[in-house]
Amino acid sequence: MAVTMRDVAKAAGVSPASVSFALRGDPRIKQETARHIIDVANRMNYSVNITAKSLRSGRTGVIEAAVFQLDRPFYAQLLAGVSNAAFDRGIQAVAQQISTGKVGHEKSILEKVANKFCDGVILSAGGLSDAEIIELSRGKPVVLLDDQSYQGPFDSVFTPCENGAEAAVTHLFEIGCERVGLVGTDFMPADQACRSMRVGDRRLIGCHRAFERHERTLTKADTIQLFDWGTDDAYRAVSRRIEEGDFPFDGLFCMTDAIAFGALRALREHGIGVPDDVAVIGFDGVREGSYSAPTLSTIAVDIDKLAREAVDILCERIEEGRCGAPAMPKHVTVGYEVLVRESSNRTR
Amino acid sequence: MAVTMRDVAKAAGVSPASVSFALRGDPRIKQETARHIIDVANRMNYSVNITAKSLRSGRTGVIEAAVFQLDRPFYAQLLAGVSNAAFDRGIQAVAQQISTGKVGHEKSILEKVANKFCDGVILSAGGLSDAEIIELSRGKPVVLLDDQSYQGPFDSVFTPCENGAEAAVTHLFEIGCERVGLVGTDFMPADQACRSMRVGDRRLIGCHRAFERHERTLTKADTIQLFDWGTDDAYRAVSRRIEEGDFPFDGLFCMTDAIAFGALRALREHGIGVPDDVAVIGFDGVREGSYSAPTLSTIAVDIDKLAREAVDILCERIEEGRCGAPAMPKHVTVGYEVLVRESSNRTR
DNA sequence: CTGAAAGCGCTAACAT
DNA sequence: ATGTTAGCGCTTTCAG
Repeated sequence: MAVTMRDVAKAAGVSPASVSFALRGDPRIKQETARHIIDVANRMNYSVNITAKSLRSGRTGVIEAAVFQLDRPFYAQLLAGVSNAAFDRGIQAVAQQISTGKVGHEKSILEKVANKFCDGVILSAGGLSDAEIIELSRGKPVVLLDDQSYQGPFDSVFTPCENGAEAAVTHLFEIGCERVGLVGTDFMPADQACRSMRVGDRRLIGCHRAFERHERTLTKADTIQLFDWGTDDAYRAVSRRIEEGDFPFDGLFCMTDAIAFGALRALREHGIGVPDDVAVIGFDGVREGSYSAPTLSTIAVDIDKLAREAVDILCERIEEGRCGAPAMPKHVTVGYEVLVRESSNRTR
Repeated sequence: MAVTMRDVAKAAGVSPASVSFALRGDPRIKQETARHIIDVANRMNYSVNITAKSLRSGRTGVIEAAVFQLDRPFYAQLLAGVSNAAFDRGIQAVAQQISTGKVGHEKSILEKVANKFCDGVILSAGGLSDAEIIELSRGKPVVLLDDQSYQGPFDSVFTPCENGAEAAVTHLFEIGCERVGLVGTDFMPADQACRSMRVGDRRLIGCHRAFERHERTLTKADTIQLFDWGTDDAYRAVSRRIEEGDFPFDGLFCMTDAIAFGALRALREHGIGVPDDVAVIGFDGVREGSYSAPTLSTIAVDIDKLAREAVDILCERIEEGRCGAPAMPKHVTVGYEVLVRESSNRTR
């Protein structure tokens, strides 16, 4: 068995309480005694049992970031950002994958840990409803990433969906694209999209705006739907469209960079030149975009800021000792930058 | 405050112990009563306090995988594998990043969580010494990934460094490369390399073997050193060599796929054709390799198997109630496959 | 300035 | 078949 505080107390000839105080630098213990206690503790290789500590104090000092897939670049980079932000605040962050590939497992996997051994959760909620989130979060603060019920009851951080998408499509028009295709969103009319708050739909709204401003109408024919937002899925979907001869586009806005990588490959395999035949722009700004061939133009969202904001808000709520949904939920949207690289670099 | 077991017991008119048993399906409780208790618990939205449970039982049901960077594809994919493997065994896995970009923080960050709120750790140890690992792991089982003290005192899983590297270089020779360069390893003579067990050195050993078998001698001039194994670093290093006119290679074996992506970009930007001028092969088999342009040949290691083995061994040790280094450490090396894609696809 | 003691919520002997 | 009870290791009043 590991060495406990009692052991240290005994060895140092003091009470467990004094050890506790000494170890955390409480001024109630005389400098000298504290020094001695710390010494003994070190010699004995003591370290506190975080489990016991948490049971008593109600805090673990750990926050968790839960996302669908650890191995998607955007999430991976976000998680790295969360880790760093947490580290800077002196707390621990761990990441958890909530999808197992099999559907319907999100809840079961979340249920077990998310709200128990950590003080709060940053959650990329995907398909969960408000009610489910409330139930899952049972009393612990939650910050959502791109919450589907925009301006809903939870604290959330958002990617700049509407504006970013608008900027992306505008960019394509500005470099001379006549026929812009959208990869990764289900078509719906602007007014209907405005009522949804799913990420894809919000990006679609931005596209609608850009189309309008350039006096065009966005129709279903301008979109390529995807099942999930994986690179494979995008590759297959774009390939299929090309092969079916249903690919009239000279510009492509992909809802994520991961999608764009799949599209790029499909284009390349079918001998379609990028950016000359088709200009491509993605969304996210993952690092991989500067290593693709051609390098990927993108709406680079400030992933680090996104992470920092999420951690900041979460820590604030934890301090407050929040339970349940906050009275005044915060909603933060981070900035973006139109990063023009090779995939859309063409002189008009 | 959250609802406790006591509350449920009171509401159900039984004792806390019965609730505990009922909830975990212990046969000691009559079917009917158990049913009722579970019902009440659900209605009250009860869920066990994992902290208290762990304090009592000494187990948390959580394992942790700690790696340097969450946002490197190889690690990301490994972590996803660990999550899935853990899920299949009914336990939780969380991932932790142990590097913050700043050096020397690995230990401090590990110290705080790794061995406390989880039952065991899968650790990509990097620069930690045996002694440090022992100290950090204080009593909890650890499984190392590519342990630097090969065949050392810890359970470990290994990537097939020597054989994989040998296969990679052999492949390059077989497609007709005359001058094979190695990116990402510090040169040392074969005998010296054999004494080191760092990943880079072990892969170098494989290279030595391949060179020998093809009656060539591997020298320092055949290697391109890197600071870390990042894509950026590789990009810069390869670019520099090309610009300095010190690039006589017609084949490149990159120690990781991430390195290869950087090399590919450097080559491309300098107008060097792949695979015709220079054939390139990486190591790892990350998914991104099938989306690069050209697609990346690689030594595809069985990442999923790696993850599963690590989880299996760890869980076994946890079952055993292991403390400290195991008496008979297990060392598992997973298989690989030479995946020939465009970057080395040339007809002799 | 330090020690004694009461729990945090749960589990598992031991009693009933 | 169920209830009682004694802790797990720590923090934190409250006494001394």
